[in-house]
Amino acid sequence: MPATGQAELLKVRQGKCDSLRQSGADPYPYKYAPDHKATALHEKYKDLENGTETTDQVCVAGRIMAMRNNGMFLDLQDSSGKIQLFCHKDSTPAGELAKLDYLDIGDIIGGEGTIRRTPRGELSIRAVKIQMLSKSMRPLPEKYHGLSDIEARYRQRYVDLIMNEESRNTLRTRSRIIALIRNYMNDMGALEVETPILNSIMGGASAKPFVTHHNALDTDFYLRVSPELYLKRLIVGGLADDVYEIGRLFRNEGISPKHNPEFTAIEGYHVYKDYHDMMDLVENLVQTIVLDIHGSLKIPYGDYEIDYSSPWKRQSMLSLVEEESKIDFMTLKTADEARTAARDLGIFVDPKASWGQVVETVFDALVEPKLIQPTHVMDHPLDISPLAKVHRENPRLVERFETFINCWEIANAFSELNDPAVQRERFNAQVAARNAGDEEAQMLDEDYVVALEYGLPPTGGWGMGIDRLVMLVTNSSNIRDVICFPTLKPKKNPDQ
RNA sequence: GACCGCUUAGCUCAGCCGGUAGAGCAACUGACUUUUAAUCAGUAGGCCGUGGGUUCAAAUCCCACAGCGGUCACCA
Repeated sequence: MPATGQAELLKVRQGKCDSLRQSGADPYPYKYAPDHKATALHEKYKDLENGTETTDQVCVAGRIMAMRNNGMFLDLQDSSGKIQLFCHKDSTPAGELAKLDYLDIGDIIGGEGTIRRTPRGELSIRAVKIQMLSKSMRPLPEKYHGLSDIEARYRQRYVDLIMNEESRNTLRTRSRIIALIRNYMNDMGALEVETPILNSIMGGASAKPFVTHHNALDTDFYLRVSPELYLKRLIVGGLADDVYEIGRLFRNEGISPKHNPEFTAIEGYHVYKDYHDMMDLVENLVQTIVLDIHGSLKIPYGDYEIDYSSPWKRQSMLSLVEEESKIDFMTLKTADEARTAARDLGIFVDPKASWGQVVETVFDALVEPKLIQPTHVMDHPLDISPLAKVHRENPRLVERFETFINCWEIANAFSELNDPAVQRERFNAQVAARNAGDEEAQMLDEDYVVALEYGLPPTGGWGMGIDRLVMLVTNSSNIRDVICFPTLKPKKNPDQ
């Protein structure tokens, strides 16, 4: 079998690895004790003049990203940044210089020496000792263009992360955003909880589920599409006045730049609060995050500048629809009238669509594409919101809002429906829709109704998609950029 | 799910009016030795995504399939 180009490259590195072993060194030693990170050194010596030598001894470790002048200059990359290692025959012992023969770009090495700044201004370590910490067997992508193949970046995220600082920064910012959310919630005294991911009844959202099977119980389970019904059970139980959960949700739907089958959301529930309070909460939380990450409430996304300053626009869905369509759907009493009005606007609606579904369809078509700046869209039709409490002033509506930024829904919240009899009716309507072929209609959760019968206090609840928020804050155009390992179709012949 | 596009060396890309497969980086051999995408000389490295078809001849034209991307549909 003829060796491919890649096989030859691997063979060369294997040869160096073997030689290193024969020289008595371990290509994969157990530990190392660097005392400085690259960026800390740049900070500490930022005032060191060009051409200055010091006697300050430091020890660093990192991956070799570049070798210049036959290894005289090694660029080491650690988790903080890069630092140059300088190996010169005048100052580096011959035995150490000999080790350069075993090195390749991509190897992880440790280096000790003294700090200096070259005459041309590069902070460097004049090496007196170098040590292999992990021999790399595969060539890294080209130093200048890096790894740009989109598929390779997601399939081999580790290579993407080695090569692309932007990818590292985005995922680090994601982590920081989640920490900020957690801090915010904990600071208000909310209790973080965990509820089942394996659900025997799908509930809390309209979505198509993943199904899995438990062998010992011989039972199918749905991967949760929302933790909502469990979290409200905890409120019923009085576990805490404020509970929240940050976790993965799973929806068996299409994949797009804004949709990953598994995504991360937060949901929170707060006793004795209503949806107006939730609007304040969402607005304040998002501002806290944007301000922490950017130091400003006006930040760019794509071609726009998004202004997160208060107050965010708060307007009812019906009046937004009326502004764009010139139709006051509130005056249309039946689904039939609504469907006709939508068709007159040139908007396709399902012939079985209810009044509320028509309003929602018209909203999606005419209003949503215009909601660039943060907007709380309020007071949705009742029949598309089976878990929300009826509006205190209008029986056709519920007390619900969705927050839109950059035309994306990033939050959804309501005054929670806590009348058990009404909840049962709403569930029954969903079941009827489901039986009529609506795959995304919700299922009857009898136990949840029982929980309501024990008494759910007046409660405000909200949920927010964290991935999309991270996209907004990191100016990422694809949800995959903010997920470490986005869902990809497996390759039939995985070759690397 | 529908439509459009992409797939060539480890990486980034040329080549696509059909006529023996190219460059830069990485690698290897050597030179040089305070570089910054180091430089210079040389060497090696390819099932041109997979499978069919047209043709004397296919990386190139046609069809199917796969993966990926974009747009739309569904959704957060």
